[in-house]
Amino acid sequence: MSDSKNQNPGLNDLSYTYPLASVLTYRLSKLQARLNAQAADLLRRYGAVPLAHWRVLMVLSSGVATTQKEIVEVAAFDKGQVSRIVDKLIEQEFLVSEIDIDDKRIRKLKLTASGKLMISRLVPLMQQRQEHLVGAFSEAEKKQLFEFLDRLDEVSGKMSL
Amino acid sequence: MSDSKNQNPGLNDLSYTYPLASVLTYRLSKLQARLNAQAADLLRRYGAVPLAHWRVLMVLSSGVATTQKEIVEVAAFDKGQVSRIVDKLIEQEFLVSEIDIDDKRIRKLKLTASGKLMISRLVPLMQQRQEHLVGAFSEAEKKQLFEFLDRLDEVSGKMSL
DNA sequence: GCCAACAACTTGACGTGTCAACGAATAAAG
DNA sequence: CTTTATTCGTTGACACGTCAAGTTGTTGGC
Repeated sequence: MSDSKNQNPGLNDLSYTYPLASVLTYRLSKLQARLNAQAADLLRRYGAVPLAHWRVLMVLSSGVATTQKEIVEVAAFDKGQVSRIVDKLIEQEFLVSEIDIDDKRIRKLKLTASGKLMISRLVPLMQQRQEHLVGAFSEAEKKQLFEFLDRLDEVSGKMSL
Repeated sequence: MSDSKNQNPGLNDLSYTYPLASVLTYRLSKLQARLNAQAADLLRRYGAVPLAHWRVLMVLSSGVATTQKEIVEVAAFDKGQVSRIVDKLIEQEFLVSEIDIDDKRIRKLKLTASGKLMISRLVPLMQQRQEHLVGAFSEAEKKQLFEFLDRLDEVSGKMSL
């Protein structure tokens, strides 16, 4: 366990040759991947659904969306992806859909009892995980972290390209 | 334009129902996606390669890796993915490979002239983009941002699950 | 030398994410 | 009322990312 095998060999090597921002996007990628992998793992272990399906279920269970369009708007998911995920969730009977009477293009979505049960079992675990994550930050730090993210959103939005 | 009351309907709505960390992973996802999309876009516009291919090329051009194994170690990419990407880069003649004399399992990788040319054309653009990104942060802020990312890495590594 | 363990790479399968083309239903314009 | 535009959703295509099983080559114990 010498210094030749520290915890982040790649990052350090890359920082010699790339400017900071490159390391930034690289680090965000890896961090993101790790967080997603862990969440997905938790979901898999407890016999639930893939991560993306879970996210759709959470949006639905929060009540802020009852149609695919609303899910897409609220959570900024891709509508094609949502369409396929909803199909699968219906197949697995976590959801039911019903064509809207006034507008036959629209599917009204509703959680089934089994969908709600699965959610209620998993939410505590997910919350625990989340608290573990943010627990590493003080209130002031959280605030600043989110301010940084806001700024990155903004700057990346204004990229000339 | 949305008829919602503010500029970030999804984030705010979700924050009513989810703890902060959930918003964190969600925000990281979206930010990451956006940054990747922009980089990919830049690469596409200038007639180059997909983003993941670009990353492999950058690692190779930096000289810190000359085999697939090294790319995987240095950049923490998946070895399967690297294998396929290298195949395509060779097909496109951005790379050549040569079986190592001492160990026939190993492919020594080398950029071709056309590979180097493409990289040299694109690097300035990518750097410009990157400077635009980090330009939004002071030195002290950059330091703190990376400290936050370190901490998230660490905490996510220690997740009990 | 022989065989088992390991290492570098390959391949297949699946999930995730984005984009664009499309069909069906509705709304708007004439 | 008919044509046109728009909207909700579906589908196909492709890139990305991860995991696990499989191939081929090397190495180390016997």
